[in-house]
Amino acid sequence: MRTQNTGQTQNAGIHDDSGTPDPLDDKTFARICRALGHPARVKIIRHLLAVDSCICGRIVEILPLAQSTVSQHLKILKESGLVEGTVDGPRSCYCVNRELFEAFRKTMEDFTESDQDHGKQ
Amino acid sequence: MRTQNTGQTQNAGIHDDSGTPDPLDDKTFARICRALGHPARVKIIRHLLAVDSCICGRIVEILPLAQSTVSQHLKILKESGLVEGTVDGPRSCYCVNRELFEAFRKTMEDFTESDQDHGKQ
DNA sequence: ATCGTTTATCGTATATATACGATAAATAAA
DNA sequence: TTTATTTATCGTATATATACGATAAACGAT
Repeated sequence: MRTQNTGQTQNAGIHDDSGTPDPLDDKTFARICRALGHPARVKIIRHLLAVDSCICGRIVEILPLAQSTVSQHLKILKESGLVEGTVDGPRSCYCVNRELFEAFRKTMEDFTESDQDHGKQ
Repeated sequence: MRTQNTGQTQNAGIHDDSGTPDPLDDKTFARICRALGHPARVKIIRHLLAVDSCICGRIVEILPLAQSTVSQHLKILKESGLVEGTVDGPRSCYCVNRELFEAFRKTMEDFTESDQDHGKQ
């Protein structure tokens, strides 16, 4: 069982030794929002958070979409960094990158807490 | 000063008498994520949360984009329901719908707290 | 080695997003 | 009333997203 390439361009949100995750810059935050910007992908994330990890085929069963379409949605989620996939035999197993998910959530919290600079557009 | 039509199709997330906002269904949640799925729009939301309300022209000054493009981004934010606009003379004044923003945030919190049903896709 | 299972990718059609300049519409100011 | 200011909308070009069926690729099972 080996880890797949995520294809994501940044790796923001990984916490340092402070215990809390670093806030995401606007571009990274927007990238994750965009990944969550489709009902099917929201359902996928919700399911993965609930069951911890899940193979592609199970997600295909849950959604009213063709296998190829689900695979495409999973690819978008992987590219955002929010989801990670591992190959296990002929199967693909997916799970949420909880560290990044927490960083995302924390960034939202900070939206109303402070008014810092958050990187170039 | 009159309120503009938002163009949004749903009005989810408005709390009942329980004190906490209702969680958003997947479609509504995705709609808001999509609205936040561009760095310029993240910047706009961040700014509006910081200054409470702001006219279009000021946002145009802040972003490295043409006025028409900023207006388009503001329209997308309005259509999501996350931002509301009022016309004041020749100006347009924008602010965040904080109730919906809180509902959005609360929905994210619930992602790891429970495993409820969240409406049809 | 062949076959079945699982999943990614390709090809494709259609729709939506993103950017800009030009222009219209609304109002304040002169 | 004319002019300036402000902002939305139109037109347009290009890019990305979304959906599907078909097919390839990887692997386990026989």
